[in-house]
Amino acid sequence: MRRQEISIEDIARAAGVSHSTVSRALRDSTLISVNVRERIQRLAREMGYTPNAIAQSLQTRQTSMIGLVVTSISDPFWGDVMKGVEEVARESGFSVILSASHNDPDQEMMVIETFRRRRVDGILVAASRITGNYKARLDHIRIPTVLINSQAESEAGLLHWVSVDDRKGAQLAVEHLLRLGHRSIGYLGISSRPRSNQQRLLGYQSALAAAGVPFYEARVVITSGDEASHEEDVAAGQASLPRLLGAGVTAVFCYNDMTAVGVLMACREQGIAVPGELSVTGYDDIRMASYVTPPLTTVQQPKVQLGSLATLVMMDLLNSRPGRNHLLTPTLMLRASAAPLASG
Amino acid sequence: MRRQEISIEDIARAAGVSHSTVSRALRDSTLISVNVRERIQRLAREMGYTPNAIAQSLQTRQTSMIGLVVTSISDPFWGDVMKGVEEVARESGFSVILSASHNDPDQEMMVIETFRRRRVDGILVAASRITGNYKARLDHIRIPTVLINSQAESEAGLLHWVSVDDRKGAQLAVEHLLRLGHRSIGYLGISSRPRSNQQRLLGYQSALAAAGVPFYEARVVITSGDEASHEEDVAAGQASLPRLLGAGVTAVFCYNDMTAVGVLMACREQGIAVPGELSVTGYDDIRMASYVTPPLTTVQQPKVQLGSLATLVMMDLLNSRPGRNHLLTPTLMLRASAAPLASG
DNA sequence: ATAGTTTATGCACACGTGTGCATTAGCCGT
DNA sequence: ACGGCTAATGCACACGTGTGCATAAACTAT
Repeated sequence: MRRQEISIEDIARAAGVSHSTVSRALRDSTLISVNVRERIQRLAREMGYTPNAIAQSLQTRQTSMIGLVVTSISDPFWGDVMKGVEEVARESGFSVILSASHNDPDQEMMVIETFRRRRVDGILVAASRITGNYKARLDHIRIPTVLINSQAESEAGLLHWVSVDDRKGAQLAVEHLLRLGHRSIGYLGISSRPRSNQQRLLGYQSALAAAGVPFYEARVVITSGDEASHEEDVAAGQASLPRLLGAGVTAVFCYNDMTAVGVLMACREQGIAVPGELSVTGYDDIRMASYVTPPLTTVQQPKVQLGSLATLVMMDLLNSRPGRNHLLTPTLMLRASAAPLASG
Repeated sequence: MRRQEISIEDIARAAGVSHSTVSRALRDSTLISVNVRERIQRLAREMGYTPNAIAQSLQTRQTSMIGLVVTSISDPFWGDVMKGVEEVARESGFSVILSASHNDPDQEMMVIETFRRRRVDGILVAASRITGNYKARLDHIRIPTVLINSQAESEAGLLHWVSVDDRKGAQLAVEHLLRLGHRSIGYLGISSRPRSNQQRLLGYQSALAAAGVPFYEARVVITSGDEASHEEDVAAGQASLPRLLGAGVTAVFCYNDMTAVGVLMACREQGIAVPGELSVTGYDDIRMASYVTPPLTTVQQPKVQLGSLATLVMMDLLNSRPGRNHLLTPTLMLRASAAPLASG
């Protein structure tokens, strides 16, 4: 049953040369005469030789693999990011090992430990929840790391990040609502992603401040949770609507598209017209945002680019080029879920 | 810059023993006396030792990695499947290498070749497009393989599959439409997934036949394409509506949820009420199906289970247990997009 | 006390590949 | 013809770990 792959040793035997010669011939070394080189390459092809990447990795001390940790594999947002990562990685001759952290710092560290055991050349971490004490350990691991949509400083110089400007994104959305005439705007947040939630809240506040609109604590509703799953997000949106309406808002900025969808559903149940009676904005611009009713006005994050850029930064690091951090700018997608404030 | 991981050799030096002793001590071999064992394990912990999985793989000839090929990484359907795969793999101590085939047989073979080079223990292939000539090569590779939602016979006995019964699923949906009183039912298909499209068409036909409803070629619209992307699917749905209406259908069975969404969008543009004037069913039950308007009546495929079960079969194969093929049964999800035929 | 047995450890090889260095063969110039 | 140089190849070691076998030490039984 045990399969028996053929090795350069086998080829060497068949060609009557040493394994070193075969190794060099297959790598097209000019040390080997042209005819021998071609003969060996032909032989290798005929014998169906496939290089053993494991042995190569042991020798060269690099695996050409990068590890990717993601909070949730089935999340459409991370799906796009993963797509960007895989594309660039493959073009550069790298393979991607994938694992999920389920938004749990402990699992995240366990995954990273597995990656370390497998000697990946680099690690990409999406939405890391690494905090103080963990960061020291991560720094100690000494593997080039790029964080996606989460930032951290590095003492060792091998921690980098690529993010979308959350504060700016929230600002764009809220400014839009203000332009539409809304003055009583709610913020619907999620505590399971503390950093981005905080940033978006800041963006919300600064947009209000810039427009001279006072900030009211009552208009901010933050739902707790830990999974960071869609179900949780939708439920949060649905559950929060009453409190927002109680605060008298005419528009609501939602932490992401799924919470916005939750709001839409709750509105439909309660017969509240969107955007007639309530304007709603989402965040992320996942595909679903275009297809719900009404289509969501939302903040688009360059998701695929987030993944591909992070991987490009990783490639820089692996080729001992300096790694740059990148703060990408989000774009406002105008659709139908936000409309001018009905007069009166 | 080159990081220097510590090895069992280093521990051996520090403990004044041979590397063999360390190797055995770390694996808790009873050959090593208890106190030495504990001393070495403590030392390893203190020195921050992480076993080198590459060296282990070279020695033991197994990598504890499985390769996963998927047509599209950002597809919500495959996202769920990937989730199931990763969960079971991780619980079993395996890591997953991920790659995309973009629905292209050549790329699919290239990915598999990479997996072979990396000496993965097993390969999972989602929606394989492997045909005759390729299958011989795949068989020749001699790596345990499990196909997900695509079937193929194996001569060598290491090709297995886990699928959802497409024919049955289509039958369920069409039977439902028939029960609702519809007699003129359209079939909206996609040629980029020939096998499942064919199966669903058969299910559609047999449901009609069982109900004594004649089959009309004009009610079948099959759109071509090769990417198998969402955009393509939605566009296919939108573009096909006129032809279906021209054929006088009162209900339409769509190949998947995205084409159904395309139909919904086209209907909205043209002011056709769903389900009032046209009943629509989807297929897959991706998350979006619950959130569009109206929520889609659709055929649910057990997506996560598809991935986890395929991985369990793989684990059987890797432990030299016999691998079983599985044909899962889909479930009809009743929502609002299909309704009784309006009388008159 | 000695032979036999058990227990604990090290030696040496294997896994498959890459590469510095030595060696051999072939060639050129005087 | 002979020394020096280049070209082509093999030897031997390295990467880090696991394991069969030999060996040494300690213990048991007579």
